[in-house]
Amino acid sequence: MAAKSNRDRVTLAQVAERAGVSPAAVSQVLNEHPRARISADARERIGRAVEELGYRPNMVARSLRMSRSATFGFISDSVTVTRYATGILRGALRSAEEVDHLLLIAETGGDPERERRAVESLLDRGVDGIVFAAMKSRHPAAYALPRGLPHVNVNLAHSDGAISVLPDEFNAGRSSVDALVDAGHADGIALIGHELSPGDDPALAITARRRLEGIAFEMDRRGMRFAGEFPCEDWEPGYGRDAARQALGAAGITAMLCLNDRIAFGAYQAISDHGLTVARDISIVSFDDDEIASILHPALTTIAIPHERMGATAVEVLTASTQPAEDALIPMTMKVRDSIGPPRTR
Amino acid sequence: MAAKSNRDRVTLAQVAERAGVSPAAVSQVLNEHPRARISADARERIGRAVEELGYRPNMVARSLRMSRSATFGFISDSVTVTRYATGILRGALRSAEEVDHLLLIAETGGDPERERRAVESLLDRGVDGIVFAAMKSRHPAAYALPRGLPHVNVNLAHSDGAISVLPDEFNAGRSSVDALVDAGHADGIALIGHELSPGDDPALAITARRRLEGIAFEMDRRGMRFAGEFPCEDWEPGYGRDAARQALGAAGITAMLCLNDRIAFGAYQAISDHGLTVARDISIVSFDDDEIASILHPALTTIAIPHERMGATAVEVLTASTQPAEDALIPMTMKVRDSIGPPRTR
DNA sequence: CTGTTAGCGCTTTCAT
DNA sequence: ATGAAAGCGCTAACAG
Repeated sequence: MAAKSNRDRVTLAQVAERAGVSPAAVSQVLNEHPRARISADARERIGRAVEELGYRPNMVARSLRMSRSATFGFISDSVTVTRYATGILRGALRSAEEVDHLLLIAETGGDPERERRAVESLLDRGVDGIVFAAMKSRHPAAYALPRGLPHVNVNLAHSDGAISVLPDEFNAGRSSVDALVDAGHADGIALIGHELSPGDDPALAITARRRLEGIAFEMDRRGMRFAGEFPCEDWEPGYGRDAARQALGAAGITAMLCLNDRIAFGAYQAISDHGLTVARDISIVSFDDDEIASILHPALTTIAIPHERMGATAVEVLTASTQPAEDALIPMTMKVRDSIGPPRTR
Repeated sequence: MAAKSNRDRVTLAQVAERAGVSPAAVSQVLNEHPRARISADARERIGRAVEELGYRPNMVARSLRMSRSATFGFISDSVTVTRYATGILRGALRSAEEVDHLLLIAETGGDPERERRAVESLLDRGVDGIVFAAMKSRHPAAYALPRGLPHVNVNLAHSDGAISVLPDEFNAGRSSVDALVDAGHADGIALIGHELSPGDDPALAITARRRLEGIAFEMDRRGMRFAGEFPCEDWEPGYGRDAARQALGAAGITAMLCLNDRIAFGAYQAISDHGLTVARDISIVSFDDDEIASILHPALTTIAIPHERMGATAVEVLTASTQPAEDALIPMTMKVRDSIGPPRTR
């Protein structure tokens, strides 16, 4: 199916010649230059020549001339390549497509040296802006970015000169409590994954911290206390299972507020191990809307991280004529499924 | 942390001036031009000037001049953005980094029109080659690619002029049978997901087809037959659960050969529903090494799709001076975990 | 052995 | 109202 080789790509000059006008005129028309007065007749001929020749502007030449590449850079520690947060990339891609931009991507694995090289590589290629995305919200490294180059952080605490796009974890935390309380749960709720008070745990991402703060705020506002707090060394199923097993040992537990879906998955196992049933015996609410959430039985009610919206918003920030002054907080929405029921005391 | 603006990026001419040589000389040295005789002294001065000025070549200008952009295009229907196969992207990224290339990515969602636009966009930006990746192995659309532009398909049946990188599903199929037989299973094996004979089911991706062919081949070679074949409308947990439930109704089932991990996940549920235990009562082997495989209990033995190797290989094909004549078959490796035990008749 | 020249394809003054 | 000319930053061919 090969078409013409790269060498004989149709050039603007050829279009001009065919239309019987100067290259400049063609350029004007193609770019809809405001203060360009080209006769309707000439426009007509140019349009036809473009059509007939199948002309496409050479973006490389245009980039060189205009210092704009119609390309954004997307750098992440591992977002791109981890199953977890590909939604960020998807959203960014979609949003970029809307403004006819492509994404030039690079992975750093969190290594500052690779990060530096990635930034340089993007700069060398004249990107119009850079999205810095991270799996875990840490503070970004200090890059030597050119003045005036739009950039934005996703899932990263904001650095000077750049705003961040973050999920609204605080309100999500509040909602998780609401969901359980609305179903009738009160003094039988166990918190699985971490102690309520985040303390100064350095391993805790900023988003996780805010999640806990929202939970604490809402519990406090209602004058409630958890029946127990069961931390997990890591927020993975194995640890979740252990923590949930302990919780089941405590008296009067009617619900578990799990700090993420992987923990919740472990909790399902522990509940099943005890011969109990999720929702009927123990209600569960969780965070992330991980892929497993919808295939569990019963399906897990969880508060989704709006990855796609975050990615889209990030690119929109790059595109915006004026950078917003504040971080963008993207609302998290509850995926109501079947893991919450009324409390039942055993 | 802002450095110099884009406008006053150091240029090769400035380096030349500082080193007291011509721009051409600098270019020669930087590109290690073979037939360039530059005095050691001049080289020394150039090197220092580059260092002191922090010069970085402008890739856009270089691209325009050389028609090489140090960039590959990566187009997929949804590989990039689906949790499933991000490994392909990761591998491609890693492999590209090794040859100092970046990836320009685009998603098509399988829409031929978006696909066409994506190709054009990449061509406009002068990519040095294109990877076409797909979630499901179908036949690729016929693109009008410039003669001589390297391109390669991943997970797609090969088209004329392009080779494909595919997982070696046939041998994986054979191995799955081996694994069960090695554990002692013989006439109590149920096939879950599809009938053994693929027929001309158009919904069946080429990879799935080969998987079945490998299974059939090995069964045949051993003179074995399945105790039952239980197709699934879709290879998802819900259908897998139903199919496995039916299989459990049949007499003498000791093992299930599930055609992917999501089906296997459903099978776990069905087995649990029947009050049975995976491995002890029913052995399971499966394909894909989906994320859930390792967090199931017991952990699922499955044959992994080598996504990362596939992506890396694809870029290597692009990089290679001469395109191989044949499709690249990437071996699939068995992740031996805990879902297979000796047969136990109930 | 080194420096000068031309030009990749495009856009943007500036003359006409 | 239109076209000619300059130049973005670089490299490949030449001339010195």
